[in-house]
Amino acid sequence: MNVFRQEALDVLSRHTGMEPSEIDTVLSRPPKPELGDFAFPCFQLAKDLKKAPPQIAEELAEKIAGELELLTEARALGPYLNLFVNRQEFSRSVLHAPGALAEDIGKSSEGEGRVIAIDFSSPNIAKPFHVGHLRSTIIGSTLYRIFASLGYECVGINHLGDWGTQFGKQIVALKHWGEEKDLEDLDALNDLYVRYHEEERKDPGLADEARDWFRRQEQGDAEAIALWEKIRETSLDYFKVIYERLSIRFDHYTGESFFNDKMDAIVDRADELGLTSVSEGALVIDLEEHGIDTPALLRKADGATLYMTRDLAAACHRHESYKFEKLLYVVGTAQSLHFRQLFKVLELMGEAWAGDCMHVNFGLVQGMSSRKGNVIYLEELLDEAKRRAQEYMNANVDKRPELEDEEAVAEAVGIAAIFFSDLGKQRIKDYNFSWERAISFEGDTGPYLMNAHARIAGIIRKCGIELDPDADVTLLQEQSAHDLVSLISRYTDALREAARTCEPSILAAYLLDLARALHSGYKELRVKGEEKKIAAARLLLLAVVKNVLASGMKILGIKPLEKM
RNA sequence: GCGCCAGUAGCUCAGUCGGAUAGAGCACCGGAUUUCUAAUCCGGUGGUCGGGGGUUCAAGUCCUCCCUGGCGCGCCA
Repeated sequence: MNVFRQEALDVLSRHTGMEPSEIDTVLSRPPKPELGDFAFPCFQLAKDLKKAPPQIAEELAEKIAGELELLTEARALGPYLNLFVNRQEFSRSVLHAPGALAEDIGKSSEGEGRVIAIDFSSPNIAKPFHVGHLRSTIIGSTLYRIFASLGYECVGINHLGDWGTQFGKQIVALKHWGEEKDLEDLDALNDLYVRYHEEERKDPGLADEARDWFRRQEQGDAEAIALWEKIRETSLDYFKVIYERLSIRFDHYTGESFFNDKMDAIVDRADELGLTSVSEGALVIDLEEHGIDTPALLRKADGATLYMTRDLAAACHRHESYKFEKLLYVVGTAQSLHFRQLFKVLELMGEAWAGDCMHVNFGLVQGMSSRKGNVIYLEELLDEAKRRAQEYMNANVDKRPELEDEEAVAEAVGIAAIFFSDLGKQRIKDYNFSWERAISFEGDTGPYLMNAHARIAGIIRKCGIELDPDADVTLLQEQSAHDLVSLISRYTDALREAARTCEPSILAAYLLDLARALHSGYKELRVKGEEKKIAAARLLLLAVVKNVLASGMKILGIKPLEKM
């Protein structure tokens, strides 16, 4: 779109006296594609010229008409001057662009040499993965792939909750009600943890016992460490199976425990800077004069460290190790106070990069209790999604091609549905979990995208002609074809905007638009049996659409299948 | 109580740096398949954009007050 937009900026600049950069900020897109490719609102000029906007639009349209090359028409529509690109040239520039059929379509190098560190997923050890942990995992891994597609070097960090008072509780539960073999059984460990909380209500003394175990653990007590290691290993094995199923990988599994020996140094530095004080026996940093009325706690009264201490050490370590341009924390919005404190303390400690840290927050998932009142485990959700996908496939067995591996397709469709239901809305929104909504296959869903992709794959297989990258695409006349070309040209913009705002839903919405445009134009843009040159042009268009869909879907964590 | 966030169609959500008649999906009603995947498409019903006030040529969007909901507010993470 660049050269076309540039011409619009130039020609408008010549006739309005406005700077091209100024025009760039107001030049938008008409609400409907058939109204043109660029829209120039004439309101601002109306003020200076003391003329009615529609009149200005008319006059500009006349003046500009003779000077267009890549643009083909300037049409006044009320207070707007709408510009139309030359569709032949436009189609050529988009569909014959180098890389239009390459796997890395949409990629850019603007992030080259710049590092984005992303802390995501970060589940707590010794607890099963439930639906509530899914959002950070899905959003974080998607942001990773979005930034990577723009050329950034990404560092994915799983900051496992593998250190803290909860291990004291876990060990207390094990000592009182468990046995040796429970150490290798995550379900047993979870039951023990649940039981601990029940018992603690009856006997608050257990909490002291738990704190003491964690204190021992921090001091390197052999028994405490041995138990902790075993529990950690059991959990990690389990998590890795889940991540494998979701095709998610991390560059580092540096959990909280990794920073155990780096904690004293951080606390000492804060001390030396005179930031700390003792309050009710605990070591704190008062932040009241910085607009945060809750102090940050660095040490409990018994000397043990807290979440804050470990996050401070982690942030500094990450900065040294990765030299990041941005450090993203993909963590629920419930923890925003913690991150405000964390970033403020880093700033007070003189870390100039504190401003490069960002809490990429997301809303709460509510109502994930099953009928029994237990949380829904991720495996349960994935299995149910797969089961429903299989059911759907069985019901439509006569309307789809034969598949080599039905089960793999059902699995991919199920995961696509789940991922998309999360990525399709702004991350800030809270939502109530519902099976219906989380696993839906029709309309604005992951499977809808998959279907668009698979339909094009079907055309390529069956249309009877070979794909020609040099096909004469100036023959594409239909509005639907132009809509698709226009959407293709905006793919990188969508990635860029999604990265700028750390908002995967922007990419999801873009892909829905593309898939919808494909489905709408599907009948009109028939390939098989059409006149040879027309067929070749359409096939190339569809192949590029498929390529963009595949690229974007992979970024969202959705498998682009050839058949479904 | 204080702080942060959210409120758009019956439901779930879009809505670009303030700009054209506020758009999708689900649900509901009516259509479309001798032809490349009907997990699809086309049409219809459905809106005081939570409420009041303000700024502006122009407000769903910005400011302000209020209402409702969610979350958070020292030794959990």
